[in-house]
Amino acid sequence: MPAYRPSTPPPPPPASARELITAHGGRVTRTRVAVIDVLLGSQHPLSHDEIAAALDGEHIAHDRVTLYRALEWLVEQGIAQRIASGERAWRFEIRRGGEHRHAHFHCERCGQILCLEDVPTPASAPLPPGFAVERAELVLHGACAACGRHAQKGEQ
Amino acid sequence: MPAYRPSTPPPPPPASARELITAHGGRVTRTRVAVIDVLLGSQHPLSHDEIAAALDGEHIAHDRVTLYRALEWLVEQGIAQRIASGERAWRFEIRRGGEHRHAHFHCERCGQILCLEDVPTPASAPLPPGFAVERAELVLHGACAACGRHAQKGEQ
DNA sequence: CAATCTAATGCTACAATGTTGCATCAAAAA
DNA sequence: TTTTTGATGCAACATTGTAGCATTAGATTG
Repeated sequence: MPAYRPSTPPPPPPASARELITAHGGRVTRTRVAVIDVLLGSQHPLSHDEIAAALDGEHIAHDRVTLYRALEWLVEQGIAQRIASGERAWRFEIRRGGEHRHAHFHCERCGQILCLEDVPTPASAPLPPGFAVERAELVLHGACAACGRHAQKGEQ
Repeated sequence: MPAYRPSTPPPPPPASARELITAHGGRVTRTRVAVIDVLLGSQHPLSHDEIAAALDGEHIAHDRVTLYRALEWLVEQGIAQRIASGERAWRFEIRRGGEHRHAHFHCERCGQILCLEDVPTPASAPLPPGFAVERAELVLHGACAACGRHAQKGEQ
């Protein structure tokens, strides 16, 4: 599923997995490279499970725990970010273009997540004194086009 | 922890647990009443665990599964709503004052959730054709006043 | 009030999603 | 090549939530 971006220019091409890892002082390992490649190749955030399936599809051996730890490291290093997307499992996406943070759409019928590249997450809000916002998550829940059509048919 | 509302008037007093339950055609049971009372008494969303602890504190016997089911029912009936608040567990809060939907602040140091009564969740956004938004969740992550102070001390 | 009906409970077992500990391996450095 | 230690891979465990099903008790009826 592609990201929906009605007008903005495409983001800059991301660095290679190897570059990303060494730039952060990490070791270049099979699982890390494969995970980054999978995330780079996806236009929407992926769950641990979906990433594991992608690795299986490419016949890249991997351990469940190692995969969790690779993802954890990517988030720690700021290479990827975690999204709490309505379902119980986290989803992960590569951070593209610096501090850019967009909202997400979650289809409650089919579970898909779509990046809303042109909907920014609000960076500030009236907060009590002393509170500091570091990041924001905005998730819109509803029905995607395909699921909306199905529902209409069913309701007639 | 109270909600932060710099200017708005207080919300209308909510109905009693008994009223809420019977109005939705449900049976008035010990766990349902207790859960609603706990949620009504809290100014911020509570996790299953926190609710269970509150019931324990009042020596109200309850079953783990029954508690999950009571919460599920409250959400189904629109009496309460679920929030995916950064941690792995759902949090629940009573829906006060009709369709009002506010943002939440999540302190990543101490885990607390604060209701931002005066920060509305955006209800619309530029979406692909056919997509329909039913609800939105906005969570700001960062450090609350207390945790921010601790961090400063530690950094000196 | 007693009898009835069935929603809701309270068990047990299970499922999904992560996490911890630790011996071993291999990526990078010397 | 050898050394160092970050990262892996395995087993066990923890947390959070669900499913199945016999039993209980809230509401209704007589």
